[in-house]
Amino acid sequence: MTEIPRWNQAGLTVGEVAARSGVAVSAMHFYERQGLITSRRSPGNQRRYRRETLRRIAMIRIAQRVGIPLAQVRQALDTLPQGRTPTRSDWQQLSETWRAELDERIRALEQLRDDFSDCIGCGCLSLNRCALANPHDIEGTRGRGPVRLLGPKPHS
Amino acid sequence: MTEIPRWNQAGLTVGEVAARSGVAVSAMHFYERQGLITSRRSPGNQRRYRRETLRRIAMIRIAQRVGIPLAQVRQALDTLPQGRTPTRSDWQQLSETWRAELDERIRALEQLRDDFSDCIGCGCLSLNRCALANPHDIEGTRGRGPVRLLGPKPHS
DNA sequence: CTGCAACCTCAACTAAAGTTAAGGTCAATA
DNA sequence: TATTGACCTTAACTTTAGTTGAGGTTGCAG
Repeated sequence: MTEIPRWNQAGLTVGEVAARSGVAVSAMHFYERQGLITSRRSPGNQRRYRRETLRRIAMIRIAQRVGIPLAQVRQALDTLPQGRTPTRSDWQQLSETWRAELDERIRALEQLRDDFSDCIGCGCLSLNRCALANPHDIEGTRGRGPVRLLGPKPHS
Repeated sequence: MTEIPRWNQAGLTVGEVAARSGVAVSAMHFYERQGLITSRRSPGNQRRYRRETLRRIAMIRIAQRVGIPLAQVRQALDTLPQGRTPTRSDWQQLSETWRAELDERIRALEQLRDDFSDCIGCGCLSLNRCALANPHDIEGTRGRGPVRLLGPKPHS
């Protein structure tokens, strides 16, 4: 049915990329607005993508699974060489970045789990002093009372 | 300076809870609107909190670190006995719920990391067939071409 | 040549998790 | 008593990551 025509030298259509990458067309428009991907245009003003775009999108989705916000993904993708098509090793370098973030994320959650186990054991009835209530003393160690528990507030 | 007066039988003020739990006052108002915490009112219409509220908030923050959305946190908190103050074992039960989610979350990220390692090794140049591009065949196994990679789209 | 699916733009909407502002009250203190 | 600082409410705004809809082309099939 939707056989992709091999003669289509102009590149992949938005629909094709969407189908193959699993993201919605609207998301691709959005990624483009955000500068995460780019496209050429056909004579009729339709988007045409290089095959490489599939990989870009895959990387974006992976980063999102890790929990990396798009703005940061964008920065990372911007380190890819412009002009020349990224090589295997370009992608590998990028991967290492994600990997590090991923490792860190896992580390943090494992830490949380360990603290949590302790607290489940203790019933967590002594909240101040509890590792979870006051996790690794982000601002503690300055021996004041229980202040600023649970890390910096999100959305500063 | 801000010694908490022991004679304050009426409960903790919003400011006190905010300071001790590390969340902003505005966030507490918000949590209250969302039904995550409750308060009595002083004669002058100010919020007064039971000490237990500190633990509730701690649990909320932990759940958030795990990545659980507030709506779900709310459901879980709603399983706490109303009327009677939650006991140690009530909290423990709740903790086990979070723990399970946390374990699952870690498991998922570790899976991702493993797949990722493979892909860094392979340079990920064979994207379709790649474990990351098509992670654990959420919709695959029905032997069609490469469709719906990378899991269900977020924000359905 | 007509019809329909796929494409285009632009603007507005959604959801989560809060924050910020405006305008007003309460309470401890100088 | 007057003045702060902490509190109150309501409403609007913020960010992230998109989706939805309206109104208008394009391009392939019959």
